[in-house]
Amino acid sequence: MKDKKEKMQEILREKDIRVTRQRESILEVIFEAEKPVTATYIFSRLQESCPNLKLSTVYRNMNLFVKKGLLRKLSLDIDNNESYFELIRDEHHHHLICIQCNKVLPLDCPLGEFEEKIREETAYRIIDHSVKIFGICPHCQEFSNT
Amino acid sequence: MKDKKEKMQEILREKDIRVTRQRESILEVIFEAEKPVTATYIFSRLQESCPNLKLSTVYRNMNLFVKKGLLRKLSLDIDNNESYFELIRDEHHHHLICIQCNKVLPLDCPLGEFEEKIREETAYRIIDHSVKIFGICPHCQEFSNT
DNA sequence: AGAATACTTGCAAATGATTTGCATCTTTAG
DNA sequence: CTAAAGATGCAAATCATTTGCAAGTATTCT
Repeated sequence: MKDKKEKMQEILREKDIRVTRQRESILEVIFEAEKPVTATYIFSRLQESCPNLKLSTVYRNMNLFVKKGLLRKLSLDIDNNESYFELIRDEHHHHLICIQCNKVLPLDCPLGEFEEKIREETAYRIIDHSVKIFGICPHCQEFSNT
Repeated sequence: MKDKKEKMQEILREKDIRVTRQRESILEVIFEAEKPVTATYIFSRLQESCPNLKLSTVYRNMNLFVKKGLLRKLSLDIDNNESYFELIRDEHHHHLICIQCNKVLPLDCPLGEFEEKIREETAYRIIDHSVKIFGICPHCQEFSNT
């Protein structure tokens, strides 16, 4: 029976990333969150258990994890423009963002043949795309009168 | 026969924005650019003609113009994450972004009934959305071997 | 296991985009 | 033409993110 720590180590090794205490913890937070997270979110979750951890270490590892294909970096255009990171494990999807509480839900990709059409029309080599929908979630609708 | 300056003044007045020398100039740059621009882009274009202009003034006015419905703020997820601003004058559209030279082309909206579908499924009140396609433009494809 | 090497981290300071406080100037309304 | 409201220049602050460097830790080699 494997504990979380071991599972995190396994994942790191699979991606050719050296195993360190801080990487295990960071990854654990990301897995537990089940939603895109910011560097400061991770940092604050680890204040108690890793009081020595620095925010710069979190950032360095976010960048590493992105480079190694473990995470995807998102700009959700919320508030202050902080970057969000999410695990690359699910199929391709997009995001529905509550502009009041910042909750994020996954959305199926609505683009279909659109990319192909654009490629034909513009001769661009298409690399990627993003679709974001901004709204107000049912919970926030209840508690506001805007 | 109206010159540019008068036209800019007219636009500002229409939107209930006080007319100042720096606002006229800023707006002129935005109109001439015919593409989304950054604050620093505007600033550098005006170095010679308005040597006294401060970047903070540009930013303050970008925010004002957005609030007054003259501009729309975009994050194109290019490079350093600088914000872009574009005129609100055309119909609803999206962006095709060259990740090498940062050129931006407008795209028709491919979403159709999608928003409505999401609204029904999630009970979110939908406010807005954005679609970005990232690629490499024909010109950049020629001059790179990636 | 122990040493050598390579990579990570803590820490502090730098960076880059954007904002803000404040005194001074300019625009607009009366 | 003057007062009141608002805008600007200027410098400093802020916020997210990055970086240099010395000390610490993981991996490799023996």
